[in-house]
Amino acid sequence: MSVISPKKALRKQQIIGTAAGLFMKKGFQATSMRLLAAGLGIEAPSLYNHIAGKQELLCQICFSVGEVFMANMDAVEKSDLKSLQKIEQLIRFHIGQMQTQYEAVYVSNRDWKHLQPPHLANFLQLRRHYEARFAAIIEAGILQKDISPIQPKVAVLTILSAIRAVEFWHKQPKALDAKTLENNIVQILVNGLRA
Amino acid sequence: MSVISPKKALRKQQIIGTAAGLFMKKGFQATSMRLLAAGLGIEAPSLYNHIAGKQELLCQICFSVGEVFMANMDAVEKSDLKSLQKIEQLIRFHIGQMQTQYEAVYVSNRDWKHLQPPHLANFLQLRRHYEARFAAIIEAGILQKDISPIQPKVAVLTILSAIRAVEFWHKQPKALDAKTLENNIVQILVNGLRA
DNA sequence: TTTTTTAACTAACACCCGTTAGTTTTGCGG
DNA sequence: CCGCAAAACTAACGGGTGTTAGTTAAAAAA
Repeated sequence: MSVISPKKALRKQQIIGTAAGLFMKKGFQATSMRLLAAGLGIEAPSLYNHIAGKQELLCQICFSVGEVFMANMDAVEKSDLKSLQKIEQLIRFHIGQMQTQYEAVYVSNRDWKHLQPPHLANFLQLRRHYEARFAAIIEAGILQKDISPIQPKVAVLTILSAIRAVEFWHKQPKALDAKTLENNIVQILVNGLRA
Repeated sequence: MSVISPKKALRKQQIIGTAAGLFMKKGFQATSMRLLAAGLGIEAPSLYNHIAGKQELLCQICFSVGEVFMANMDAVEKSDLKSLQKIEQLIRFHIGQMQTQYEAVYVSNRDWKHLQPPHLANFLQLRRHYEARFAAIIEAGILQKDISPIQPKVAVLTILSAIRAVEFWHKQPKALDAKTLENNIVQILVNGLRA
């Protein structure tokens, strides 16, 4: 009997990945465990050998995404960039994640509302904390006259919402290349903040 | 026997309004006809004396919202404002609608994906048409050197996404007044476009 | 090879879904 | 006040939901 079982964990990640794809395409509520199982080539009850239930799938997706963004926030805060450059870096990271981890980020953005207590409260706290740190950077930029006067909270919400424009691009990726999309969004938001 | 029956139509609007509120709070899929009926103080089958089914509710919400925005686009296009002023007017109208018709606009923004054919295709066409007209205004602004060079399509999607920041505000309206919120969002987006 | 654990399977439960059929109550027009 | 249509009701259908119990096949450990 092995102490850990990397193979089991791998299968679990495979299930979570397939779930993320289906949640993204059909929504959390509209994705049944039977459909998920079919996507993996097994029967629905077999899923319960690997996961506790549907809620755990959503939990894993939402919190793993949240932690990635938190870790990036740590790195950006520690850097010695100017405020506006920090903002730019945060925006570019968001857009990059939307492009490389699209399914998980999309589901986390939309379906976190279906988290059950206490996970819902934990997730909201995580996000509020993230937004507060984001707003603090903007506030510092305003004090240093790099950013024009504005309610930091509103600026954060506007930026985070604007980034979801990548969702639309992801459905027709051939229209223009990823880097142009990123640069255009950054251009609007960073110029929009600049004093 | 009256030719029309305004009272019946009124009850129907009442049902649609209650549905919009529930769809907004819980999502289209997670809102059952029994829950909707309970919200109106009646039993679920009674709803079918007024509406054809759950789909019609979503249809009415999505298309009534769409038509309002289309009508505003007509008015803005006909005006003799400069491009950037037209953009500003469109943004302010969006934000205003998000504040006064919050439930319907929110549901239309998120739950249109659950429209069934052929309504889904019609809705997508309506929205693509709207976005194309929006992009044309931006393109004109670029040619007149009022707007800095950018992919018009990306600018439109960024703006429309950014406006959804109002959703977050709507959950804690006391934090700051509606007009400040509107002005701050406009400030970021319009300055972000300006040449 | 034998034993044990992992991960698949089938059957089923209790519940909720949108909707239809048929019936009773309500309320307005004549 | 009568009659009729509008709108409520109850009962029920067929189907889908997440999940559990119990069992068998496959794979790993001994």
